[in-house]
Amino acid sequence: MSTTGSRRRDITVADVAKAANVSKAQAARALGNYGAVSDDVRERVLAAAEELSYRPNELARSMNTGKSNTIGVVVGDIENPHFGLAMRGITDAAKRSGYNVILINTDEERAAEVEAVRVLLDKRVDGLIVAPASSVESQHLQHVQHSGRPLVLLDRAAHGLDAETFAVDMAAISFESTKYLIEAGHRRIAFVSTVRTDGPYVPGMLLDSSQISDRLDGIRRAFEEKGLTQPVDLVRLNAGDEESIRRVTRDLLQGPDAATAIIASDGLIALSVVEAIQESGLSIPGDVSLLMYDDFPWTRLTTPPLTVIAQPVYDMGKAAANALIRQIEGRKPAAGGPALTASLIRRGSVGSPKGAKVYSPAGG
Amino acid sequence: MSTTGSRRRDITVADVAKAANVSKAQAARALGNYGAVSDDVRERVLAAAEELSYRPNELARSMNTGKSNTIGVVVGDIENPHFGLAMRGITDAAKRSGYNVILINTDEERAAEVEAVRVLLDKRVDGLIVAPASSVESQHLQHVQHSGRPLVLLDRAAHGLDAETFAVDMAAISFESTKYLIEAGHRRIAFVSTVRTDGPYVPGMLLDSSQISDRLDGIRRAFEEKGLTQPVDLVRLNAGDEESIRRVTRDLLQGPDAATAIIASDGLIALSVVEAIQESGLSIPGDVSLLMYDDFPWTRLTTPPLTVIAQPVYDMGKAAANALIRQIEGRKPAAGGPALTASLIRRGSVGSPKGAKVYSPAGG
DNA sequence: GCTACGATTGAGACCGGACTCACAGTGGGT
DNA sequence: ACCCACTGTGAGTCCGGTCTCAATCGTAGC
Repeated sequence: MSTTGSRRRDITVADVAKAANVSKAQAARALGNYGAVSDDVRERVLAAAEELSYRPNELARSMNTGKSNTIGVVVGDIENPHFGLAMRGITDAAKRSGYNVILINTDEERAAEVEAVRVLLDKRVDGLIVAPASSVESQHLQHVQHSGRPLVLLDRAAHGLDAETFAVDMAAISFESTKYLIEAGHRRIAFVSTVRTDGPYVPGMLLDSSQISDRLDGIRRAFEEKGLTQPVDLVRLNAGDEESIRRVTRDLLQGPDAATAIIASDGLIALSVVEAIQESGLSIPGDVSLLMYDDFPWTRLTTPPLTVIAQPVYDMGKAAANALIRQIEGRKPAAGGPALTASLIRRGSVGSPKGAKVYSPAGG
Repeated sequence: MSTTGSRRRDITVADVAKAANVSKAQAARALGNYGAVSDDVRERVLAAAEELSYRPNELARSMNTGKSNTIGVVVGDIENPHFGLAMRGITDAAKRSGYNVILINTDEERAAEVEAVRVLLDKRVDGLIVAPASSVESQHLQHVQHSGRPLVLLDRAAHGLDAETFAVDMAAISFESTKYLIEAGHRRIAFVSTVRTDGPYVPGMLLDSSQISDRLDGIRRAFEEKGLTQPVDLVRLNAGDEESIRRVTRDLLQGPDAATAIIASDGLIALSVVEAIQESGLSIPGDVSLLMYDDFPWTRLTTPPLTVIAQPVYDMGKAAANALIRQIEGRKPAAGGPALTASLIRRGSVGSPKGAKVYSPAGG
């Protein structure tokens, strides 16, 4: 069973070399499987390594190969199933290519993201996958590119940054699903998101999240196509915590101009919106229709099952990791991987507003 | 503004030293903030570092300090919200203490876990947090301890391994909640889990997951305390994918001896169980009662809301990371952190079986 | 029998920091 | 004026691998 017990110092090539009675260089060659080594030496070295249970120090190896076989991933919050799934896609792809993954959460705070990127760069990761908290301020990401290390964006784009981006096409699906709501008779369509802004929503305002911008854009275009105008008073951003989402929801449902449909920007929001609706004694879709982003399994279980926008999140993560690794290894970018398109899954949470007429081209 | 454009080679202390006109040693001291350095030198060095936008190579630093400030986390599947939440606890705690986290999924396969541990050890992580796929075979974990690196277990225990373990006390809550079901009149209580076994369940059989063992143990003791015997024919393991869970569920609900209550071992299982119940045209809790592990937010949204066993998963992750870091830094283990106890949250999915009498001590 | 070329081999440089050690300069104590 | 403690400083080693380079060896070719 060889030596037992905890040892303080790790076994190194030098130790193995000594045990096998060869030079350090030869031992390294035999262990690293490079250069010319005679069968005799190779056997002795491998035997000695086995005996001493030698394990290479990847840190040292990385030091002079300049490759750490590690990629850094920066996301808002791994607890969010959306990122959990993307992360799974990333780690699966990374593992297949022999890479490890260091994960850092930012809570969608730019300062944390800047710091995260700095730390990962200092750790000499081979590349970075970032879901940028802000699509607007991206000096720190430009800095990554300056440093010469590959960078790939996940889930959101960043303006003025020439980086491969893997995000689901939001404008198209938002356009399509808003049309769906309008055709069901809805005019008062609300949109609730956690994205932070300085003031209330104004059309065309610059948002931190390209995703949300695209979604709002899609909504607006859908209204326009129908010859209508989007009710911008129903766009509610800054819905941070559960309580504020419930408050916003109650507010949206009040008065003569109440919303008849609500689009929840993600699963967490939908959760609180549904609860607020139930507490108000209203029913879905009888009194209000609901549409949410992300097709989580549990959306099939609610009463009614929720109509959702399914996003290929796992594939997105996987594609991002593969693209990054391709860049790292200097191979040419793959000819357009899978298009990341979302799809509307019609279940039971969208109906026609009370006393609504069917779609009328000039309606209002 | 300094130099622009991508550079191939990173700036090193030597470069900074040259630019500041001091020796490498002095530059290193000024940058590393150790040893004696005159104000004059410090200023020149820091200015030069700034100018060249010098960043330390953490790899090199790790090499001769022997510390990587990185911990390795090995879990079954980060896509599972249970681990997602635990992971968040871990990363939060790690970040606070200045550690980074490398994540590896195993899909609950031992071979993958062995490999994961090996890789992390090679990467010289400062410590490991592992949710062992098997509580029985743990040579690879003993090997970690042999290597002298701290190891902490998450979510499950491992027999014959002297490692700090952070897992929720399952035996107690399982006992308590089974009593709750029995007192509601249930006798035919089923338990569905994905844990893999070679054959059908036999009381006392060795399971890979200490968690599941503990839960079954709690169930058995609850029955015994009531002077009853647990219906072991209703314990269904190996419920891997959605389809097999539905099949098992349909089977459990058939015949004169059908189950009147089902305990789902996790959220994924509950999902398919509920769907199978609904498809069978049965209602919860009218026809069958349901109890599931983990209090995910969406369990409040189903009809009826689900009665669940809430586990402090975030705290578990956080405590595990903190304990690991404490070990890494050689500090004495904290005097018993938060007790990780689960609690039964009674919502609407548990009722009395049809035509059931209330609890009768000798009943059957 | 002699040369040439490929296979082997060992010494040592190197990656980029941290740290040891010897030595110079300074000021206090006496 | 003399010794000593202490701050500053630079040369150089070390961590644990990879890799270059020159030397050695064996033998195939002539």
